[in-house]
Amino acid sequence: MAASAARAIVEQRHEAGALITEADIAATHGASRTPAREAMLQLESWGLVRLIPKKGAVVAPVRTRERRDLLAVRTLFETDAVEAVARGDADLAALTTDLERQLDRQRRAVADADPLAFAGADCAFHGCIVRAGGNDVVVALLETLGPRLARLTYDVALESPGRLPTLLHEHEQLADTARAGDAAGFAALVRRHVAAGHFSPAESPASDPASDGRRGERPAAGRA
Amino acid sequence: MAASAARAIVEQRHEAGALITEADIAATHGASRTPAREAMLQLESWGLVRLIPKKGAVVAPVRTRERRDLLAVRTLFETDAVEAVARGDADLAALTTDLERQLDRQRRAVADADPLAFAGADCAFHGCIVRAGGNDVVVALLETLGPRLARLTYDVALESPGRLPTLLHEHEQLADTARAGDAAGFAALVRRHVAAGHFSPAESPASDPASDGRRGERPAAGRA
DNA sequence: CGTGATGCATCTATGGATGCATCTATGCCT
DNA sequence: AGGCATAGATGCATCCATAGATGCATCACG
Repeated sequence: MAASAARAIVEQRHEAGALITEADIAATHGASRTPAREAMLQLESWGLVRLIPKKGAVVAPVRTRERRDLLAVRTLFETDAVEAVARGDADLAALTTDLERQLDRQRRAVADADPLAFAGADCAFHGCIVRAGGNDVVVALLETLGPRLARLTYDVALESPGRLPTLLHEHEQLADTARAGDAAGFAALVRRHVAAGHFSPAESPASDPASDGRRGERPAAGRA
Repeated sequence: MAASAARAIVEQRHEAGALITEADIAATHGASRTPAREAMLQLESWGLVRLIPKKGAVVAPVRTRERRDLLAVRTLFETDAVEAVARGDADLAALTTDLERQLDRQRRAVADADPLAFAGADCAFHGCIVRAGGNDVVVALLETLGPRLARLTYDVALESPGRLPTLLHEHEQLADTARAGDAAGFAALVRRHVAAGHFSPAESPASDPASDGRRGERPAAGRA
């Protein structure tokens, strides 16, 4: 139920700032308010909505600051995982087959021009790499970020479907570097991948209406 | 309410494997089952209990595998934050005063031989460093791990109170290195700090009764 | 006389409490 | 030993109280 409500937000069936009520969720699922309430709490823990006491849940806008931070975290996790691969602390065979499966999903999604499928495969792809690091806590943390990351990827896939083949190509390179355990090369690639995919000059953060106007004290987190 | 129940687990007022029921929490707080239910969900999201359908919540044991993973994540976050400090992307003055405040708390806790206070200050100390990285998502993730990390630290403080002065000294060194933005030095120190504090040879993982018997395929995650 | 502010009524949505059904485990009886 | 009954606990639905917001009517003032 929470997952279904999350999908509704990820797929932008609610616009940012919209108010969602327990009754809404309960009604669309034909259930009562108690499970709906649980779902709302989940949505908030996933960072998809902000709960306002006695008022409801507003779907959180995607701020460029948050986008930067989210992707920096994923990059951090991935890079750490590839370092584990480099140390030989990973099941290379499993990683290889998993990556290939997700690349196949992406190829199909590109062929079908299905941005939602691509976004799902993208998340799973990066999840594979993180999973190779073998740290269950990291994997669990990434899963809690999953819906938010899916939202970002879905946004990109929706707004610039022409970029999907490029993303796919970058993913293929990432997969090769990850399998090779080339941590430094992977870090450089993934940083370029993120910058090109989510922070292209075409949509400069300064002109992004969803941008938060907070002090620009701190540039991007993540490796130098 | 959830926080109070979490404290009860962190402070080991429930032993691992014990069954907690909604009615228990409701009764100890003089509330009804609805908020108690919420608290149970929080406890599960914090990884302190495992929810068993139609049965109750059992307080999760601390497995050495989980301990390793948790501390690896904290180390990863801290090291990344110190790299941000090295890049100059941090408010050094705030970091300095925050660290000093937490070190003071620790000194008082050592003087008072108060392991609980020390554990709290320890978590806050490491939290300061992570916060300096300026990534709000990382800070939020660390907060969700807070109770679990507090449990680990509290365990150490309880079982080896004689180690507290050593931990304090290591924290002072860590603070200096972090302020200096010496990422490599910090990484080395924090790794030794974690190994000495949580994986001392005195309590070898192999002989730890709480150890999980899973395949030892993958050594520690975290930097090589 | 018109305009804006203020106070009240109402309405909505949450937050909490409780009743009922279901499911599990345990203990007793045969 | 095996099956049945019972007790306990969750899971869900419904009900009650309350807080915040909104809209309207009224009143004060220019």
